[in-house]
Amino acid sequence: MTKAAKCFCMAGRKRKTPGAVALQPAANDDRRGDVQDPPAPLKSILAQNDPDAEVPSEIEFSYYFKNDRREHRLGEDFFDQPCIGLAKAFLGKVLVRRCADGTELRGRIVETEAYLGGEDKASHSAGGKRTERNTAMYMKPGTIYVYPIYGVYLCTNVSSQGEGAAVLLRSLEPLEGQPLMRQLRAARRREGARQLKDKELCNGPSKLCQALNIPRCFDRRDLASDPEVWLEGDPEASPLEPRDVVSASRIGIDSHGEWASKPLRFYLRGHPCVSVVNKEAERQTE
DNA sequence: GGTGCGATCGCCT
DNA sequence: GGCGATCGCACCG
Repeated sequence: MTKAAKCFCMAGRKRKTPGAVALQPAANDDRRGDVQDPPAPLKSILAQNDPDAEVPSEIEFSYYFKNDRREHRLGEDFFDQPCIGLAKAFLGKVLVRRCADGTELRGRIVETEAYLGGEDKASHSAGGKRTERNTAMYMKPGTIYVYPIYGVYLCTNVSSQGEGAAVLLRSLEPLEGQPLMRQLRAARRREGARQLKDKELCNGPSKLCQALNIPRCFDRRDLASDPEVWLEGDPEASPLEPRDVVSASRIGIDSHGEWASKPLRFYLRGHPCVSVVNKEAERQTE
């Protein structure tokens, strides 16, 4: 793990917010009991989110610290920047999902991709194409674009400056609400499957949608003002240096010619939650 | 650890 | 009618 990645994980421990558990094997071992129960359907998981019910300690702490953290919510000015800049600026920021009963799930963004629209042939908005599905890409910066893929999964983007430009959120480091994230992920896996490690909860664009319970109907919501999903800065995170950020080719767009190889994916060097490591790109930007 | 493959359905042509 | 900004699992070393 690089200095920067270490720094992020350490920051979680130092702050002593129990939700920000560092990605330690020991922490995972402590939670082995969680998966003994068969995966419950989504509905019943959400029904378990009852304010009167017994809640994991980290969620209680989430309530305790909630007001402090709210001050760090990022407003519309933050999102109003060019696509590539926004994709890099997202790294280290914290995505928050507030569930119906007030429990909050938090994850630090560690991997993004820029989709520029217009000339970018890999973008859903390539050539200025506008459809019912991709409307959110043309809405004001900070608007969420949630779309289904492969029939069974969802991906979340955030619109930026530029016609049809948006940033795909690819991976998060789970900071708070891991037990609920694990339940939400387990609901889609086969019964008896092994327990997911913390670093596996949100290390992919569709995994993070599942783990944070982001549904299709969140499409076109405004990250700057929505009461159920927003972005926070982390005041204790060290500023990123250029070498902390790896620029690599995007994932899963091989059929788009020259645009497939452009370095429009950005991730935190050495971070364990990155979905696909590109060693060649890391060598080039060392 | 890495690689290969099948599932599955909404969206667009 | 074809394809996809993915994922989980089996298999191999």
